[in-house]
Amino acid sequence: MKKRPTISDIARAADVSMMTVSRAMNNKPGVSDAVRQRIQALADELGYRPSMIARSLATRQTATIGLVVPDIANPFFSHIARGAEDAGYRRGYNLVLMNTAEDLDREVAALDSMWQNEVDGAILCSSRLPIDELETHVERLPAAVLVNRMLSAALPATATINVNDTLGAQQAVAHFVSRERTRIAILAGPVYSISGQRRLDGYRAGLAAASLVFDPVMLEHCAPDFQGGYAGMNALLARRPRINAVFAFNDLVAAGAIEACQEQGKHVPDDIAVIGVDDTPLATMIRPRLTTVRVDLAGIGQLAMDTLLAIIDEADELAADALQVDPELVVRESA
Amino acid sequence: MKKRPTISDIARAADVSMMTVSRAMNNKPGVSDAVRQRIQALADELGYRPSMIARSLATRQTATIGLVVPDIANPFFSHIARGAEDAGYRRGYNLVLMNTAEDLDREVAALDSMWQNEVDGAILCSSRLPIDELETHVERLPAAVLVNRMLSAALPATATINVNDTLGAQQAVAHFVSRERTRIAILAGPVYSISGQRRLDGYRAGLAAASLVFDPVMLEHCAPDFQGGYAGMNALLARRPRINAVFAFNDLVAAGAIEACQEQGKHVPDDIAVIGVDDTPLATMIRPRLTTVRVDLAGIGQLAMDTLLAIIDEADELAADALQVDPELVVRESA
DNA sequence: TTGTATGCGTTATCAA
DNA sequence: TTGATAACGCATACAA
Repeated sequence: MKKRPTISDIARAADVSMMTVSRAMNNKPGVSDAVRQRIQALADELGYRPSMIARSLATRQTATIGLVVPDIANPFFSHIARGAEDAGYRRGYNLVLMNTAEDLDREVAALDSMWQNEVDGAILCSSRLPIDELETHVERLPAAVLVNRMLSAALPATATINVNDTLGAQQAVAHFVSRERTRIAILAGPVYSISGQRRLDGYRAGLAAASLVFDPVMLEHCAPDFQGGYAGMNALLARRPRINAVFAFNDLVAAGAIEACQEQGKHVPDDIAVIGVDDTPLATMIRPRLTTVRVDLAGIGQLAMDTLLAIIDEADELAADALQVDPELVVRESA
Repeated sequence: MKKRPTISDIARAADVSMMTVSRAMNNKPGVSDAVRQRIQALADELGYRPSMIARSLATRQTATIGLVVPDIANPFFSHIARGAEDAGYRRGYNLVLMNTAEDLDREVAALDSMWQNEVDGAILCSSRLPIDELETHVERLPAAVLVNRMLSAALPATATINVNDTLGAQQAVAHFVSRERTRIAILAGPVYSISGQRRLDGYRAGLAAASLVFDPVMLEHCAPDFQGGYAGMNALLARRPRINAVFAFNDLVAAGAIEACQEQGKHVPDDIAVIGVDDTPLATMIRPRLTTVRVDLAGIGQLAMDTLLAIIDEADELAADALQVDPELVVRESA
């Protein structure tokens, strides 16, 4: 690792001032073509790259976006991360990844760190912070996009992107109803989950739309994974053996539920139909193949990055947007 | 987003020099307790945090580590990322994530960007760059850890961490042999995969250890996913219907292979035993539950970060290390 | 224990 | 079209 050449090295070699080199490297006007080419050639030869650190100090811009997620190992977030990274890369932005490990203190630390590192903007996924604390932190950032979280009121330079979970749940229930299933249970995920609550709302709306009454006994909260679905389904079955449809919090929960059904001798979908959410790769790997409410995760990541950069580009503070992404029911074998 | 206070704001408010503030904030000696506390109180009150940018420019250290992965949406890498982020967080390091999308040009761009951003070190996962190009890029970095890739020779300030794939494959084959399975095929993954080649080596070594001869017809390369395993298994079965054991490139491939077997009326494990690699969550979600060669991915991520920081801490350039991580066979139902 | 001068590598500003 | 000078916010080296 040898010493990096600096702008003054190039200036000396090209026999011009540092400013001319700076202008040439940034493709700014005010440099003759001849000089520009001479500088470019020299820069290539000496392997010169402007120091992002020094540039950031001078311009107060870092070309860096912070991405905060509860768990990067969760496919839900890793796919969003992939989309965001991709969109950022195209525009020359770097992504600094903060994993909160579902820990509130660490989420605060992440927000704080982004501020201290002066990122140009942040993408916050599924924040669990109390709304007022969240908002004060977000307000200190130059720009932000919240994924899977609403704001109490519009904030300058910040947008929100939410999956229309309510719609997704309604689609699922409507599908059950269209197949003559009326004893529909729900494995609603963790009680604290915002999207879980929205799906529960959609579930109830879907029932109401079909003139079905909501029975609290058909509702079971569960951990958002295979084990949670397995345990939750068994609990449901113990209380209501005649359930003939289940809307699950996500594909993992659905997979666990199917496993529980099969162990109890129930055939899926003949005896019990199951619908999941997310359309992860798992959906086509289990048997029966899973009918699920598909969410374009990478698309959300890209959208988040694109709107964030749009906010940053608008010198005048853009009015906040509250975007919604509609999911889509993918019918396969389980329902 | 209001203006950040700077060190000179604090200095003025506390009626001391900037240096005294700097020393106090960095917990360096040479400041009386009284003054230190006064500064600390003022800093808290005004919400002062040192600018990482300015600090980086002065110290030439960024407290930032680059993580380069082919695909963050791949569980293999997202788990490594989680472990690395975690270990970095504990030590106050940020992680900038670079996704190459399996694209060589983008991998080069990532290496270049890390150099331009002056990261303190980099973790490179499963690099596909030609060895000499890889090495020249790595040499420009202050420190590096390569995961799943060897070096042609030891490099200063760089270590490698490799899964002992050969051992894992041998364990799998030995397990088959111990269960009286002798017609053992292999779904070896992509031809370009380094770990795929090592597993093939281990497979052959395992056969040799059991005095079995290697039959090229029992070898099938495939895409490293469910579809690849499915297609590969069908190809294998078409050529050698009497296969009674298959070692698969990873859990996804194993899941695809099992599906193919079942479709062909073969019972797993009675007719054909299957072993995967990785022990992803999927392994316990399919039936039969998958016997697999477990790799502690998050542990590798942590190890990578820890050794990287160890290299960085050693002022004198540490001799390169070539670390190996041994996998472990987890016996479940499929073999 | 505290302070002063200087430099880190770049861009903004203003002048030539 | 060019260049000189002064920031940007902090830390290092040295002085008091």
